[in-house]
Amino acid sequence: MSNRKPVDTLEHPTVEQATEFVKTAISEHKAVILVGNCWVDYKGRASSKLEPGERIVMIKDDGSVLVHRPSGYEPVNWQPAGCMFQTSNYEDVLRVRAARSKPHESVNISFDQIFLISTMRLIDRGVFSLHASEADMQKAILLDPCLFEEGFNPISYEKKVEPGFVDVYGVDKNGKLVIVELKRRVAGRDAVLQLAKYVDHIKTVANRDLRGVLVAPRLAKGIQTLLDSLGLEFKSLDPKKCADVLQRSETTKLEDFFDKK
Amino acid sequence: MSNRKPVDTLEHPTVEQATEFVKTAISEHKAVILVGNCWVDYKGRASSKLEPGERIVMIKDDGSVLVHRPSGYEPVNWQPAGCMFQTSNYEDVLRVRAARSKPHESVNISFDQIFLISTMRLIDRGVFSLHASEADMQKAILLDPCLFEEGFNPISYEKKVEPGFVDVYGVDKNGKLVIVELKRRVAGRDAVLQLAKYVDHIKTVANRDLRGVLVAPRLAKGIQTLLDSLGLEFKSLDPKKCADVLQRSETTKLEDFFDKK
DNA sequence: TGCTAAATCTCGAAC
DNA sequence: GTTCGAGGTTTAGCA
Repeated sequence: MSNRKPVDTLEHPTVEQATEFVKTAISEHKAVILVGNCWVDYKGRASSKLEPGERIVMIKDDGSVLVHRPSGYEPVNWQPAGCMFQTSNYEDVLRVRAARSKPHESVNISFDQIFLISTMRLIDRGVFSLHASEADMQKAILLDPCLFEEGFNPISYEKKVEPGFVDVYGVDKNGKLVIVELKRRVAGRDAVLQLAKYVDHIKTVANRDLRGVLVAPRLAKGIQTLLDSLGLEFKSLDPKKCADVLQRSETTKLEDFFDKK
Repeated sequence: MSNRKPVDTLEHPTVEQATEFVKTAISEHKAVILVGNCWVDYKGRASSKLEPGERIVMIKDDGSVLVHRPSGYEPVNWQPAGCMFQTSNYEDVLRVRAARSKPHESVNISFDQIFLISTMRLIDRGVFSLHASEADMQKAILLDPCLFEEGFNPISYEKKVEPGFVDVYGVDKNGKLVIVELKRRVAGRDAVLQLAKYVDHIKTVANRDLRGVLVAPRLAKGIQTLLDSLGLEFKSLDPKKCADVLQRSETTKLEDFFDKK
């Protein structure tokens, strides 16, 4: 655990204190949380007015702004990333103006009372994967080879070959060697060329015929011809399906566990 | 300004302290802000995994949950209002599980380090109006009576009559008296009856024929027949149109100002 | 850069 | 309750 202190907080600051806090944080691209009594005006694609009340305002390090009421999933007012900010203290009211062009619009937030202000520099390099990561897709195919093809029999995965690592390889129902390249998202030219490299390499090393199959949710436009010309195949696989298989396998394992008890 | 302290904050609490804070807050339907290092799993309509990183988590008093990364307008994980919560401290990890049925889904948030926790009970009765308030619609009609009807001539607004206040009244192009009732949203039975009251009252007092017109974005289903039976009219008026007129009038005024200089 | 389609869309109103 | 449509929708993929 690190000793750095990523968060600076003031409880019940004066408007003056808060203004300085916000100004500094925005200039340093830090995130800000403000809790207090405020009112909001918006003009742009539409226009709106929010009468005074106690809310939570977040300003993120990319210049996006969110005004949250105490209830509701959605922010009542907001501004997407890339805003220009003007922060001022006029007659004991903290005013933050977040504006952007394209489209031309701005949000004005005015605080006359601040319960909490916190500024922070957060470090977040964590990968977010929806449905399933590429690793999960691999796991799912190993767990249930039918996801790939009926009669498929996986031999190995992450196998080191000269140009890199082959995601999955095995033999099909006819005993033919299969090289599988996985992609979590739409497979483009790069994915095809990567697979081609592996197939070419293994063909020369193993000196036998084999299939190269690209597996992804779908193929990018115009890539099918490239694939055809290289003698490679494509098979569609939905990451959601993989996630389902993994979940089912966890459940099954759990059931096994309870059965054994 | 009140003396109540709506916000309780701990900086760099232990996981144990934070767990108690969260449990109490949720049971009391208070809002919570958590800042720290966390990872998140979601399963439901889809499934997702978020690897560890420093984020801001908001739990609102209606049981909605938002996980925000330091960048980006949208939450990376969330749960709409009405969740059931399970909060626990297991091996020095604060775990918050927010689940709902219909659809059946849950978000698991795990913190191993907490920079800031804040619980709060916020009071927010402020009205939010998109485009224009009822007062704005009134102002817009007075400014540009054509919004209501060609040849309309407003005489007064917020005029006190026995049952209450008439939003706008004036004379039409034929010299006939017009009573206008404004609604910012879909006009229902109540709006019609309110208008009817005013019309009836003024008919008896003024002893002359007049028109009663309901003005709103649109009429609720099945209300037209009621309106007809009472001899009243409906005119559609979009709050957005009113907002445009008001904005244009401000611009015009500004131009006048600069012209005069 | 602008357009089109999907989203754990959310949210509200009508049936 | 379910379905349908709008939203300051946003966001990602393609031309």
